Amino acid sequence: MRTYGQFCGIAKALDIVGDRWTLLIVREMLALGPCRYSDLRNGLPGIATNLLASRLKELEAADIILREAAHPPVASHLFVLTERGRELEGVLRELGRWGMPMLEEPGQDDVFQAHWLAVPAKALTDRAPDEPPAVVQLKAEGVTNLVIEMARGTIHVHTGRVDHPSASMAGPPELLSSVLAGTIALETAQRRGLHVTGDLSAVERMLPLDDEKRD
Amino acid sequence: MRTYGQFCGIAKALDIVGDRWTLLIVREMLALGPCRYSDLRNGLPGIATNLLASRLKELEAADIILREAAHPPVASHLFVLTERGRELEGVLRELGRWGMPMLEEPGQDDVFQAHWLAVPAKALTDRAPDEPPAVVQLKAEGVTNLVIEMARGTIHVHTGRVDHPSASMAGPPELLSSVLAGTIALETAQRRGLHVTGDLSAVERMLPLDDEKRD
DNA sequence: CCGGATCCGGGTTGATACTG
DNA sequence: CAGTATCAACCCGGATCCGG
Repeated sequence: MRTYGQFCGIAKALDIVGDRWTLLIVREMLALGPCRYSDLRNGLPGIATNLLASRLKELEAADIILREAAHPPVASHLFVLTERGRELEGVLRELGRWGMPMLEEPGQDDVFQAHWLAVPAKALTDRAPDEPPAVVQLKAEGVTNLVIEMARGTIHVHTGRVDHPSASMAGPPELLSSVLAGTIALETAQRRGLHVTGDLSAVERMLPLDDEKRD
Repeated sequence: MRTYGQFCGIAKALDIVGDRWTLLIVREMLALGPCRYSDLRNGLPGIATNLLASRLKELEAADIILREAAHPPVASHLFVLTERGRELEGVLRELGRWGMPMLEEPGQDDVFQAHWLAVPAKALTDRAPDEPPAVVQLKAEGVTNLVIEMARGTIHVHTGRVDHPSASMAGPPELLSSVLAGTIALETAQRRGLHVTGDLSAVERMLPLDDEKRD
């Protein structure tokens, strides 16, 4: 492994997670939870299979992920983040926040997958722990849907759909991204084509407060 | 430029700053302020000069730095971070925090430079805005010294030495790093060989609070 | 189909030398 | 001082193949 050879926390971190694709692999596992090899490959369009295999080995050696025998019915094994791996969420949150301004326009030939919204969404906190649990369904055009669940002050995210959500948001990726990141207000997004149905207060409860929006 | 082609803030950020050396160049400019080409090269031991030149061009194109004509007396020109560049501080802070546990042992052949402590130090806040300004001098073994100035609630860091600091800390890099990051308590560090002289309260005023130490 | 391993062409990096 | 030029080595991406 190539290192910078500097006695500096930033350099040490980049020694481990600074290689191409590495942080995106961690993003996948933060967004999806335990992943099969092919889940990862699907979430990382363009990665070479040998690179994915080699990165997974390096991440395992660095104690960021581990390989877990899957429960009998289905797959052979799963890749899971360790505690040390989950601690990278702060890095990814800051990177995502910094990169958000570049998502304002729809993106020419970019691929979009709904679960990538999970990282900004997980950075949120449900500030109304006393309110009853609520579920918001996200539908981006042409991709898997996303479910955001709030209960007891925390937020949990997963892909898929749910039968009776408290509220639903549907629209183009850039509007969903910007709203979840707090870059634009909900009303603005609605005016630009975001469709919100159901309990509006459940959605508002989920969005960043003003002082969480740095950009 | 090679991009991931994903409509995702994290991927967009990595498209720009994910290349090898790029974030370390930003670290240098955050720590040192405006830099000459050779300041950067000195702070990045091991970088190839052509790589440095090419990264600087890319950073300039991405509006992260700009090239500024220097004031008459000395250099030809300086590299300065733009606002957009300074906004990367959050990313570097999180990376440094995550990498800190790897600095616990002195590091075999690693190079150390005092100004690398500036990034963790800048992440601090002076929580005693009403107290008089204070200056802490840092002396790591065998390298340039560092000055941390507190006044009116904020902290400012630069290299060099000052004549009459409020307090002084001297010792091996790993102790200084850990203390500034809040990984170990000041007393522990003193017991392990950190020398603190002068006004102890000035030093304590500068260290992370318990709830700022995540690790 | 899943989870890779192998091979190959081309782009990127790094070391050194050299120049205005 | 601030780079450019050159070149070898390595890394990356794409395709192919292979054992469960």
